[in-house]
Amino acid sequence: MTEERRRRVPRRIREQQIIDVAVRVFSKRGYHAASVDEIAELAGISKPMVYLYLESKEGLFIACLRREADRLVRAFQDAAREAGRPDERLHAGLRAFFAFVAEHRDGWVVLYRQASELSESIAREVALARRAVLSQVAGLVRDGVREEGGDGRVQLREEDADFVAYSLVGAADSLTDWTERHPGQSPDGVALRLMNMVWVGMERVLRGETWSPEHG
Amino acid sequence: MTEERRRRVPRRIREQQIIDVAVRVFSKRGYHAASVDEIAELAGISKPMVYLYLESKEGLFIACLRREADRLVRAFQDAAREAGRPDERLHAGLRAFFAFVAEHRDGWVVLYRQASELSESIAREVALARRAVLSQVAGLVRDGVREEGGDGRVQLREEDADFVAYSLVGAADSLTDWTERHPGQSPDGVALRLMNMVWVGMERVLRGETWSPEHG
Amino acid sequence: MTEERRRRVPRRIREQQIIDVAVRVFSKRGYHAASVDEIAELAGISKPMVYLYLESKEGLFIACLRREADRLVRAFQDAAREAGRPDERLHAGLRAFFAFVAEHRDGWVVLYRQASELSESIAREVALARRAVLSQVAGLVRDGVREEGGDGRVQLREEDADFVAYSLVGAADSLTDWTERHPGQSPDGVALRLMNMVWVGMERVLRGETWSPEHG
Amino acid sequence: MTEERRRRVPRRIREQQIIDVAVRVFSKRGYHAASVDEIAELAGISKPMVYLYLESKEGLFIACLRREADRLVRAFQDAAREAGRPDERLHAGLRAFFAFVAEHRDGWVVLYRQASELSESIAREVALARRAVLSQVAGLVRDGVREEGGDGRVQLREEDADFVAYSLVGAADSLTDWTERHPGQSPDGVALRLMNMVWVGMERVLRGETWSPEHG
DNA sequence: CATGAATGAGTTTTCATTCAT
DNA sequence: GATGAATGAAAACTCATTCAT
Repeated sequence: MTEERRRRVPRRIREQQIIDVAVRVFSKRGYHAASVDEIAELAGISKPMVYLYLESKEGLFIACLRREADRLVRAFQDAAREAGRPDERLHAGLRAFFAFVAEHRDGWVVLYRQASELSESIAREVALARRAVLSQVAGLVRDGVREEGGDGRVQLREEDADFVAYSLVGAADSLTDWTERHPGQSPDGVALRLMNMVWVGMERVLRGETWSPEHG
Repeated sequence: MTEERRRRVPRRIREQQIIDVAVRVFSKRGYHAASVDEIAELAGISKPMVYLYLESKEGLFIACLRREADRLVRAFQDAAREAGRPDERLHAGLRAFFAFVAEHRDGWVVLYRQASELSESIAREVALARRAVLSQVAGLVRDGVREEGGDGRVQLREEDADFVAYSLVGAADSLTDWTERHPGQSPDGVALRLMNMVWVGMERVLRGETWSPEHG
Repeated sequence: MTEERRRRVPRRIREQQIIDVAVRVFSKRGYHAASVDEIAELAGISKPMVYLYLESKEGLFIACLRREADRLVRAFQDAAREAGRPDERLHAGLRAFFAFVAEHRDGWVVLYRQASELSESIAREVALARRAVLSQVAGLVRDGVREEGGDGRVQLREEDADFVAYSLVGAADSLTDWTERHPGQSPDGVALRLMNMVWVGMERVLRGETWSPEHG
Repeated sequence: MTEERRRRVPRRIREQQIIDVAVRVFSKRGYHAASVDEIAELAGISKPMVYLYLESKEGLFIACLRREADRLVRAFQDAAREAGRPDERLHAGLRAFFAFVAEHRDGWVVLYRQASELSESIAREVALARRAVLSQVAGLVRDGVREEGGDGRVQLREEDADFVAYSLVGAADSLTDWTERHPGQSPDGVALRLMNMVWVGMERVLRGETWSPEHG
């Protein structure tokens, strides 16, 4: 209604505006409960425009998915590039993650909290997006240890790195809820705590000091 | 249609049959995408029976939620009761968890993978159910460390136990996906691995050997 | 559940119990919104019994209709029998009406406030029941005037008596609502007031003193 | 299907078309028995349009209610404005009423024959609409008598005017049925008759010539 | 006499999607 | 580039009614 809105806006920008709104709505309501109507209204345009630009509800959701996954992957990469030592790299990655979630809660929810409810084609995209995130983490874990591996330590196999990556991402996701119940905690504080819990253990395990049910 | 199906079944049994089916369907499709029609058909009865016994779609979902949460909580308790040392107790808990998920995948999905899409009243129930699970884990963590605390170690504060519990549940949930990509792994194997990664680190951290960005 | 209810009750009595409840429910909810479920439950029996005794929802409603119409017609007749002069007869009829409504509000509602919503066969019954009530009133009006007619007055034709009867019943029904807004008023007071408004006019009109737009 | 129907119709007009049809259907079937399906079909559009424009079945019904009440109230006001003497005013009002019902039978039924079956929120609206109608009539009665009151007559109290209004509206409503059984009668004829029956009596009563059981 | 178990058919309502302008 | 008008399809839920016991 306002002049601002009525002004003809170039396609690229409109698309981003729509996706911005869509991420919020998909995050709040979940894929199925979200309605294109609401998204169009909040974006200040008519439904046909949404369909013109994004093709379908699925197309819109996939666009959201990709953009948020890209942003998070980039955040990981930027963090890893700046840090030096392997452990610092992982720590930087975790910090980047919690910072991302703190700032883009909705994006994370769209990426990781859309349940089983999705159609075949969307499920594929979700899998891809999550895989991209997990790869980043697995990379941080694997490369880090590989460098240290020079001195004769037991190296992490692919599978192990993957195991750790899944654990970390799962833990991080869950801590996202923990944070809501402990509002004082800064993203960096959470990252440090998680680092402590995992890295220290990882080091020792790599050195061969494993835990077993029969140990004393 | 078959005689078996047409036979009148007492309420208690029918209710369980309906819930059995519903857990499967809610797990596969998610709350919103699941249709009561499908659940009724798979249960071999008509929709009105579902409404007669379970009140509403929400009521049905909540019944599923509670039953699965109860089962999991009981699995934790049984496991903890049998084990002796604190670390063994946690290990037993983790084993119980992965065993549960291996056997009741659908139940776990209903419990932990229903996303943002839920109505106020359901969200409350979900929160309760998850809280019950987290409490069990936090209990295993806290009590375990408390016993060892006798020898002068730093004790885990409430908050820390909660932090670890959230991490563990999140990691375990995520590893649920990892398992699907590595079909050879037994639930017990996964539990042992996770135990190793976390417990060894926890012990050291409690002893004061923390990790920090500036350390060597 | 209580022994009282469980006791096998002879058909006639059960039927009356069911109709008692049904009148209340039909009155409160209207024919369509009333549910056989609710009626059965309030009557303390199972639905099949309702169907066994009253055949169908329509049958149940018609039974209600007839019983309440009978009661009201009888009330009119009793009143008319006791009174002497024609005007007193009408007055007694009106008093009987308002007394009936005060005591059997639900019955009146079932008789006169079930709207157009009814099926062909019910509509027929409703028409019959209302006709019976109107006949009583028209009788009071007509007979009353006829007696007085002996002295040379203009007699009320069939049509006129009917006109007055419709007016009176409609007014009386409407005053039923007025009474609710003026709780102090006794049924007898209302009857007297209505009598005053109508009878005095009727007398004069019969004598030829009509009102016309052009009169002074 | 025809081109006429397919043509896009602006909202305002469609809304009126829908309401037109809805008044007919609600009148014929009653609120509960009426189905939105039937209304949509008779209006030549699909159900979603009905919901888009009128919100819900309740919303649709309330829209009908308000429109018809407005129309009737306006008819009263127009009639009263034109007439001069108080008795003429009331007579004009009655004529307007019977003319309205003759032309908008369905509207009247929607206004006054929707029984006990209605939900809280609708009941409120119905009460409002009826109150509006009753106020018009009470106004005609009260104001009329007040003017004449100048010459020392007993004035009608609020309560009395209300009593008369309820009686008149109820009688008029009921005569609506009488008319159907006597098709020859013109609305104006009915109005005149009712006027005669009531006004002549009212005048006399105001003058103190009341009827009482004991009079001769 | 009495009932718990069961259902076919219908209701209101919502949604993703498209057409005509 | 933009939108108001329109719909097919499907969802949750309810109800009168009947069987088997």
